[in-house]
Amino acid sequence: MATLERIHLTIIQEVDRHGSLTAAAKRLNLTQSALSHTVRKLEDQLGVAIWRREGRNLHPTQAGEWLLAVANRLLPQLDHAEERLRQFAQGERGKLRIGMECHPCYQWLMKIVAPYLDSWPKVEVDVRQKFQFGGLGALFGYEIDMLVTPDPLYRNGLCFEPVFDYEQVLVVGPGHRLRDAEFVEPEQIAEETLITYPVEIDRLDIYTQFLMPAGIHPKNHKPIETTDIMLLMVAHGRGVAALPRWMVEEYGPKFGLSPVRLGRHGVAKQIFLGFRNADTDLDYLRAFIDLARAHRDTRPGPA
Amino acid sequence: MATLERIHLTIIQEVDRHGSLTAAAKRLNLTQSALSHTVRKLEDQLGVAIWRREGRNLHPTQAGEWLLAVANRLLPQLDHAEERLRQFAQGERGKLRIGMECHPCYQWLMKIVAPYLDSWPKVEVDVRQKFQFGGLGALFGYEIDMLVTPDPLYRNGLCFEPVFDYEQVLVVGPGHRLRDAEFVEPEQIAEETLITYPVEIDRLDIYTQFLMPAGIHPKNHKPIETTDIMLLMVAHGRGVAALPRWMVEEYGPKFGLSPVRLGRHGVAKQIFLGFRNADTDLDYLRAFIDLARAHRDTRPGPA
DNA sequence: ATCAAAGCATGAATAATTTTCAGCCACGCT
DNA sequence: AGCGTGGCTGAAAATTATTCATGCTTTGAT
Repeated sequence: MATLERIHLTIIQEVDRHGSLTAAAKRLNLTQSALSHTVRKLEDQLGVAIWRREGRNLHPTQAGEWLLAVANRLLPQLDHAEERLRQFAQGERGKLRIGMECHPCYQWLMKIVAPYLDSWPKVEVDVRQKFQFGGLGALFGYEIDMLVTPDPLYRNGLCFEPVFDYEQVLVVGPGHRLRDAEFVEPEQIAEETLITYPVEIDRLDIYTQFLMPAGIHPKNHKPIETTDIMLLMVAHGRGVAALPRWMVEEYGPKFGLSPVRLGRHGVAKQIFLGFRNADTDLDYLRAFIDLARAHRDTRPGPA
Repeated sequence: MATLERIHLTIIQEVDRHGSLTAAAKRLNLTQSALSHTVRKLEDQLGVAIWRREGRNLHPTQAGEWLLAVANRLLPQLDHAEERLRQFAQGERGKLRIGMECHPCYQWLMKIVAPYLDSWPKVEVDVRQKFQFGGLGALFGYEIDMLVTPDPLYRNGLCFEPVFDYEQVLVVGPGHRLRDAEFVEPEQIAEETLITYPVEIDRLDIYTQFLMPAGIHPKNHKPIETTDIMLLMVAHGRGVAALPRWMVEEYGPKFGLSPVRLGRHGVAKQIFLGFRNADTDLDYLRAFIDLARAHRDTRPGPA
């Protein structure tokens, strides 16, 4: 009855990765013949071909593609479950897999992780940034255990804790004309080159909360991956960027950068830690949240 | 290296369900001895006890609890994957698992499913209503393939299609004092018994969009599971309810019910079909959405 | 207190399965 | 045509899973 085993998923994944049964066999420390037998048996039992044999290559059939997707989804979960059990065995606490959906939060995260590693020496911490189905999907799919995000989603088995508030400001370089302005109006950005992280526009607060309501577009838009380079570009007059105020205050002096309020009332932001309800009683996860919250209470900003 | 197999998860699940190795063995058509050996080997390999042996009973350890959670999460996915493959084999198209997060939509759904079953005879349709992690979690976790919901969530690997708009109205019985009112104010509900589906208050539109903004609470609040009983209660003067206008128009005559607008401008609602981006090119899924959309275009309401 | 029943563990024997070995065939390149 | 690569197959070998027979401990009834 139940015929689809872990090994089958593994084989499918490895064949896809390496392109041939022979190569997959090598990776799995088996002979090509063993795989051939196993695969044939599986295909017989399921009644479906997983690959079309064309000459000496294998091409996944529709069923094969589907199985590959299943394998890619389930195998990591099995691996993680095993790893977690081994950690249980060694009295270790486990691994905290943190997902980031918020580029500039990285600096903040470092400030929390450092003391956390000290107080929980037996917990591993892993930080990930790319998710096929977005941060929420990763949380639901047990790819990560905690999500740092500006977009909380209540109900549905997830919890979100606000962990810090900050103001999103415009960053300008040393000689910039807006340098000493009390605040900027959207119109004043129309002639600027705007540097942002390379994500969709509707995830950039400066667009959604500032430029789009006013119907303004910057003259130019440059996506940059890393914060350091972004700051460098701004410092050298290549454009302006929108970043948290605390970050400008921290790096500003070194680069000669200045923060300018976005609009008369500024753009307020909040960052949340999200996690599964089911994990609420994991002490080491709870401890991380507490640490984050404590950090929030001691200082106004995370810098 | 990889030691955690499907059979292990199955055993853990069955032992939990039936309370003993012996009973689990019977279910799995194995001897108690076989399970005992298998389990011992697994525990040895993992280095963790899965159960504490107390007298003649087994109690799951912390590791056991965790494994059980893994099993309950992953086994259904494996089962479904297998089933899907068998369907591939027989030239069937698959199963469309629809999740409902919207009680009154059930009637609407029936109207779409009926013609769908005709045009896709080889597709099975399954409708589910309870989800441990909410509808979104079920969608992300591959428990369902499509979600009928009033709360869409854009980005993150999911798509939402609006499929119909309707007006949420107050339903009152034959002799009710509000029966012929043009609309009701929140204050007028303060002396009523309000009948709703048994979900959290912040998921009930009449609260979030009507009563709560005005700070009003009904005199009484009765949760009822089924729409039929709800309508019956209203018809017999046991209270009032909030339902889609089209539903009142359909069942109203039979029970002598009347719709009354909620507030001067009414409460507008929209229902969405959600699905995974990854499934966009599944023809039979696409067809369902098209059918739903076509239905929307032909008539103003879904009745 | 004793006894029968229920439940798990164990070792040896057996059954089933997986893997390898050795040989073959087909393809594509030169 | 010849060679290297990759996959298939059947039979043999190796490994693993399962059973059988049995023992031990707890539980609950008498």
